[in-house]
Amino acid sequence: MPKKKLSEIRLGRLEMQIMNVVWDKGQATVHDVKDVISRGRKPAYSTILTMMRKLEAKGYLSHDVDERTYVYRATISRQTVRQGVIGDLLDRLFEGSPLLLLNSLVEQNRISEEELREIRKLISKRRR
Amino acid sequence: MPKKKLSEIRLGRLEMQIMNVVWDKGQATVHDVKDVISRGRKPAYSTILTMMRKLEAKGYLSHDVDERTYVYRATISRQTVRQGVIGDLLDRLFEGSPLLLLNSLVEQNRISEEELREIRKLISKRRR
DNA sequence: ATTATACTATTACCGTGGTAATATTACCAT
DNA sequence: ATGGTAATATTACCACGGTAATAGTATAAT
Repeated sequence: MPKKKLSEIRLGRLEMQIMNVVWDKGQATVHDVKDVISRGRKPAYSTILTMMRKLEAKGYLSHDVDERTYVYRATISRQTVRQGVIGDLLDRLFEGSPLLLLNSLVEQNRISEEELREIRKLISKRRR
Repeated sequence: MPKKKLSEIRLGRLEMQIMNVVWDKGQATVHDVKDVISRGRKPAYSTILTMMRKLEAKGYLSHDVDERTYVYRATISRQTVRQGVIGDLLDRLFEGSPLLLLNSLVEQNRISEEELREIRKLISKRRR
């Protein structure tokens, strides 16, 4: 089930929402997820249950049983998913060039000068 | 059909490949697309035809007829699609924060100092 | 006229994300 | 023991990206 090529990690909207809850809380039951996700469109309990089972089948979640309630944990990190999804995006739409992506970000005025400065620091730190 | 909310623009792998060819060439026939895409996995002619028809049905392509051959043109720009997809990605996985996305890009060592400097210039230019 | 050709149109299928009703199971209270 | 409660399991759809074989159609070649 695991051993994905990173750029093959692809999750739908609801799948992402679910993973985000599990990542944020460290672990979560179906009800936990349902409560958080209910801000917005509210999928039925059984919908979330189904999706979490599918996520487990895909190897992104696992569960322990606590008093006959399933407590799910992520088996893949947010970082890993982010990397995979960025890689995929780069391949598909930006000729594999992070610079082009960055450029688009800037063109949309989504990144300010100050933010860029922060990132500069981050890079300098990282290079050492 | 058009009037999408930008962040609702979602295209699959093959759809993206097709759009990329049309964007690159300005206009393209099914054969044009097939020839270019054949670098890699090679979908059948009829597969590409079907997808292009679907893209047209969705309002992303239109066609003129030249000697009974369909010549397709994009009705949506690469920029627009990029913006939509970035917005979607930001929403789904980066708490809507471009900085977090940028940060991930850096953590993957995908962006060098030089590249960052180029972007800095771009921003300065843009701010005026 | 007849056939080859080169296109588009039709049709059908699969996988998967998403949706949810309903069935099952097991504990708990009375 | 019996019925309510609260969880998971089963089952069944739909939409859509992707895949492609095959049918239809119109021009070109002989």
